[in-house]
Amino acid sequence: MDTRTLCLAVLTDGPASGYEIKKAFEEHFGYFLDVSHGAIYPALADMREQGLVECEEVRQDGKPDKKLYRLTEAGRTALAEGLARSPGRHRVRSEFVALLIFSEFLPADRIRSLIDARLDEWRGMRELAQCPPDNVSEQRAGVHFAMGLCDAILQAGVDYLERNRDWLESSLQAEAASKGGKT
Amino acid sequence: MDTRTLCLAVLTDGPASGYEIKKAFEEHFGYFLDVSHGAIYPALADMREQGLVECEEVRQDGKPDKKLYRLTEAGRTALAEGLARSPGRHRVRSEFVALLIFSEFLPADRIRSLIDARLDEWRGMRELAQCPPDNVSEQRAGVHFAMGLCDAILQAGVDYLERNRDWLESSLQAEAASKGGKT
DNA sequence: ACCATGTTATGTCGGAGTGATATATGTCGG
DNA sequence: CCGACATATATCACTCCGACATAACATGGT
Repeated sequence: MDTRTLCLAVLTDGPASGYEIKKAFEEHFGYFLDVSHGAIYPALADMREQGLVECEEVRQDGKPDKKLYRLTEAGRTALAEGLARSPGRHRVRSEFVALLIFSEFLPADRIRSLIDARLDEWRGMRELAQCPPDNVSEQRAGVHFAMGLCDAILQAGVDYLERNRDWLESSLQAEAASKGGKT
Repeated sequence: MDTRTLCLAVLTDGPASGYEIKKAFEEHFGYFLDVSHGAIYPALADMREQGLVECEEVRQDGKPDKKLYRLTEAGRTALAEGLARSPGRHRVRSEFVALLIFSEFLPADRIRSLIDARLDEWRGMRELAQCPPDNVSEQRAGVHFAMGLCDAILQAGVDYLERNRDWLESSLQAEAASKGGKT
């Protein structure tokens, strides 16, 4: 699924600016979906030229102007096609795990701060995903299901790191000692 | 962490060809790390020119020739730098979750097959990650820890899908019915 | 009054990586 | 003998991320 389809999907909830589309992903499903604004703005401009969205400039008080994008009928069709075309993959690229795998090449405090950072991130994401009954007011089943999955996976990650980080640290220490001892 | 560092890291386990490096990721940590061969081969060629790896062509019986790459001292230094430079992020891009969120726009059997596919994939990955005491013979603590994390997260995902898929299906059905009724 | 800092907002661009395509050698079963 | 499949390497168009640039406005410190 490309950035265009993702943007169209967000716009089914009502008109939004590029900035708001970015926020929507960050705030509610940041763990599973994020798109850089460097991809969003060109996508919106393209789709505007192709008539998939309409654009209206809006002046705001206390904030810079924004461009409100609104779905057209052609956009709705393109969205349906995009969703149908998507293979629905679930891809993870974790340099965190890569560093864990090769942790023997890293100092102990690096591992510690790496795990702390992940713990902070994942805990924060769980909170974000749990709080908003107002934003997800409609209580759509798909949204609820997706948030539950997000929470279950994050919890598993947090629990695992909390329970096993001490074991890792001492094992790493023991390995380093036996290696040093043999040399 | 870029493809180059990832390749160098795999080569610490001994010389390997591009094809074997790709396999190494797919087989053991496929859920968290995968690099397309379209990235691996150019990376190896670049690093060869820069002296980070050495290359030896090997004739094989019953298979096409391969190019065996071997880490150099400069490569080891570059690996250490690459690992130190990496912020250790953990990024997920799940079109699967995106489709769940917008499942109201999809037919019920599409959702079903989407969940089946994910369940198959995740179950398969758990098996792959659990089986190989021979490949991961060295029993390095970091590898063990990373595999445990992988398993914990995959298990959470599988459990959630198994326990809640029926609820999703009936909720989606109920929503569609009430929507159709109101129209 | 001024200025640093932060938020909202939009945009461009280089570099990196995916997925498709191409090519070739070799095995195995029908 | 041929198609299907695994092994093996390489290239390329397209997309996307992350960094950079720009700008309007708000807030709070000096």
